[in-house]
Amino acid sequence: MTYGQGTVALPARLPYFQVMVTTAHNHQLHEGEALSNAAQTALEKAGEQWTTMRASVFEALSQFEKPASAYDIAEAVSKSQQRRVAANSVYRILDLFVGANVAMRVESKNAYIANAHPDCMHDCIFLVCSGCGSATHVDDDKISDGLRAAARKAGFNPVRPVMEVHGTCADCG
Amino acid sequence: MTYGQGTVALPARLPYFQVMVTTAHNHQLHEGEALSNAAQTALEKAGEQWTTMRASVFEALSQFEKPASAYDIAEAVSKSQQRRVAANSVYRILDLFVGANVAMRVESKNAYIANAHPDCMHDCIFLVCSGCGSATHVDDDKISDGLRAAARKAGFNPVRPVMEVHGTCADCG
DNA sequence: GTTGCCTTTGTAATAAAGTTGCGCGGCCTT
DNA sequence: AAGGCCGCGCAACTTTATTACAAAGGCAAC
Repeated sequence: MTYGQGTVALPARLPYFQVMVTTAHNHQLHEGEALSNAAQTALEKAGEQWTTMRASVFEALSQFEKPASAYDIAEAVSKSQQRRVAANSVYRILDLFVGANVAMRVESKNAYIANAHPDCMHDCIFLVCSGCGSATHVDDDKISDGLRAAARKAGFNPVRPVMEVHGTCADCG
Repeated sequence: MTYGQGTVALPARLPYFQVMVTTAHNHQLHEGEALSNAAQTALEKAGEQWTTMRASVFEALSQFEKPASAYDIAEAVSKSQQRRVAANSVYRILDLFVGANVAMRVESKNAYIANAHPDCMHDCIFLVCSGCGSATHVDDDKISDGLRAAARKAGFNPVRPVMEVHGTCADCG
């Protein structure tokens, strides 16, 4: 099934994502329906199905402007579907999303955000504001490469760097 | 009261901590009783008391070879004290420890480890092994500085970088 | 020395985050 | 039509974290 048919409503106000790229190269940036389409493509490329439920979860996730917990999403989807959606279903789907680079987990907040450029693989950096709770996504391959290199230097085989900076954003500063 | 009087037993086998320093400078490394003493000094320098309870929590924490959850510690202290010690007491003390650089939190594991060099302030890096669950502590000021700089470049005021690398250690590789 | 204050810990309840096992129903294949 | 796989529902449960308030102990002023 394709996104947009039947049950899944489009957002009234489009969600936005702040993305800054310090290493020079272009990302395909997505928002709104285009973002969902990109997510669908990415998920299917990973050999997974884009179901109504998954579309709803992604839709809910992408509407949050701050990292959302699985329970936040369960609640949002429950509301939009007029029925109770259990957290564990959401967890399953979020795990899938994270695996397919369609969503990312902010470890220090136990929360998730949609990936605005699922087509492009990066070790991502989150700037987590303690004032407003937002998490800005930044990429910097030089830093992530350095971190991986430091790990290898210590005899460690790096798989997934977690880089999150706690502090205050420009608005809350 | 001073640590070592009366109720708090010293470990039979001393705990160890793997610490690697890639940026060239020396740390004062501590283990066993010396570690506890260093922790006490650091905590008191932060204007906090070194109580029996806090000594016990630090003692328990430092005996774990992997990051320990607050509940792990509560259990260990309960055992060593022959009475039930509630998790929230442990949380309170761990928060204190983290604030005084006496312990550190591994965000992606919801767990804590003792800091083997509380006297020296660093943004720390954890190499978290998915095989054995251990977390090796590494320091690299170049990387953390880079991360802070990247945050500032994005208009963000960095306070605490979180750097954790998931992968496999030399033994589990 | 007893009164009052401040800090620390205890107790209990509750919230938030994450997991497990099992079963149903749809859909594809044979 | 039968068998198998996948996605999801449902319920129960575990683990992690927080809150509010009471009790206990040390220290200082009176």
